[in-house]
Amino acid sequence: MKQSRTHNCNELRLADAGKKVTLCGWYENMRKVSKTLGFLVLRDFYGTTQIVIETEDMMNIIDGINNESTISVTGTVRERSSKNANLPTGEIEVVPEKIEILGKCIYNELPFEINRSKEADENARLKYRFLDLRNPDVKRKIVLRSNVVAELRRSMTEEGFLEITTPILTASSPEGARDYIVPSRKFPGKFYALPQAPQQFKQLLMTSGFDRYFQIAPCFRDEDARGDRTPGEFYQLDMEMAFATQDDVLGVLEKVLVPVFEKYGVYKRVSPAPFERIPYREAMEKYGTDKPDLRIDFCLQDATEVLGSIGFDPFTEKSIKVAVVPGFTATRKQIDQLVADVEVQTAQKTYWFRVDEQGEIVGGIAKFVQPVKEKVIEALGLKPGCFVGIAAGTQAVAQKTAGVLRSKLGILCPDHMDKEQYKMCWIVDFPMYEIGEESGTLEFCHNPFSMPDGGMEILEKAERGEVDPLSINAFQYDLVINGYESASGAVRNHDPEIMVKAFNLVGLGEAEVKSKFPAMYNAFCYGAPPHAGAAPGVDRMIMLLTGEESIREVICFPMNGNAQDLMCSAPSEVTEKQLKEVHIKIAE
RNA sequence: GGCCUAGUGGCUCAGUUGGUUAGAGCGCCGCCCUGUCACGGCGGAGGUCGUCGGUUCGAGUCCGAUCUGGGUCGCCA
Repeated sequence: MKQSRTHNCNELRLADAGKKVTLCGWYENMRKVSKTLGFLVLRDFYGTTQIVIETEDMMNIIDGINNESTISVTGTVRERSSKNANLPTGEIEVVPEKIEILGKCIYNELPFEINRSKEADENARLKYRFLDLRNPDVKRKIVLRSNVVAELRRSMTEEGFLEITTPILTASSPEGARDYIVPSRKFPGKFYALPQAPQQFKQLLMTSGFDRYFQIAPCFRDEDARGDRTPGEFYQLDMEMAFATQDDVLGVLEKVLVPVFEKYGVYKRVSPAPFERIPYREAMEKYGTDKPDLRIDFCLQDATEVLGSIGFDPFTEKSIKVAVVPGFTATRKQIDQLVADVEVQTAQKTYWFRVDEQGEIVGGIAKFVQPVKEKVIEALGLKPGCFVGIAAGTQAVAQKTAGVLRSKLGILCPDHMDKEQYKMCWIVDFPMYEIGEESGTLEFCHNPFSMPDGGMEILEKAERGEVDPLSINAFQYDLVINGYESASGAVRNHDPEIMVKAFNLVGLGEAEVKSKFPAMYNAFCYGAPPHAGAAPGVDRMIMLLTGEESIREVICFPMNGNAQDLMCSAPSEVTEKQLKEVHIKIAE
């Protein structure tokens, strides 16, 4: 490039008319009006500028260049005779004297049209992500992500948190998700693992006396993808505070996150702090999930008593949960689709009936409900026009199924779901223990290193049989935004004696604690501060801020659902030599 | 791994109960057009209908298998 640019493609205005300028960018397209008149759109990171082609010589130069090549244009800024009010640079154009090709695009057909890349096949987009990202709409999400991360860093720093990076090559952890493992060259048969989260390191930092820590931390988990979950790797705003309570952590996150959502979110209404706190058991009862979408204005009700004995076989001896939707307007076809969708997602059947405008029970299982009409209407508070969606099963199954039913009903009934907002809540008081589905014995429900509410005292009571271990809560909390789990955290168990006691209840002891988390256990024996923290998911946060439904849209170079990088062809084979160095033999 | 769903020119899609030469829009190429801005007009190239097998006089269409993508369940302390 002989001449550096004088302006970017979103800079020139009417006041610049007459200036001699040099612009660089991508040759987006050309609107050719005749042999000697054409309008070329030049695009760079900042915007577009129109270059007017008025001579046959210039036209010949442009005719020899494929779209999407990079060029440099030197010429004079001129007021347009026909302006375009929709463009920031729409009042001017550049009359070129010299056009230099900087980087040829050798293909005259692209895998997709740059400005319509979002319509293209996702695999093509992923393979040619560098082209996809030329689309300003696609690029904007990555720019927003960068701005949000900068804002998070700024405000965490302002709150007195230090950003500290922790190792990427670390030890495999026995708990949680499947690890990505990395073979060791120096120690045959041994492996590093990529961290599922910097959990242990940040707790070690607390014992070292770093009062407030944070990190935009990469986390690696070898689990399958979902629409809102990337395979392989993702980022968390990981934070931890010494001598802190649950309230301290929730307070900091509310203070940091609300302004980010207000400033960068596509929806401008944001739950004010403090966010509603919903105990886990209440969430399951009222919403049928531990990540409720509070934008939906109706809850679940228990109908075990009133519907359990109506002689409808699937209800007999079952727990029954219902979602009552007043002013229901969906069609019969939509109801059938809803029931089918819920069944696909939950593998459970759901049932329904309606109360028509005359107050009669109609549709679905109306025949069975009819005989106890008065009782049902009273117990559930039904009014004409109500729809009643029903799930039955064990308590947990009925709740979960009704929860899915509720969220799908919300989408179906715009009157009951004001989507254009961010509704936050904290789910608190998670149970410490549960009965494992496979083992049938007591197990940790979530992170075994959360502090039980009641500390040593309640664990001892449980040990003596004075308290049901299933009733013990952990100081654990999730931030839920519009039905998405957006952060997860806990007050940690920093006391080795309480830790061992907590393990005792599930039939494990000091040896297990020591062997599973040696560094942390050891460190805690040298005077640890009580500490608490959390980790909001960055990718999911950006997804919520942009209103995207696919998490891949907010990641610069995402993998596909099978954890493949189609652009760079990962995973890929390695050479025999590489394998030999790390003492690995591929099984036949 | 289970279930649901899709696969038709470079891209997005249509294609009826199985029936002539598989269509459209965008893109690409050529010609025309002196103020376009999703420029316009005319013409053209480009398809073994994911793959294999089957039913049939005849398959893009029906059946079986298989591959690939998407969704979902399992999984994600």
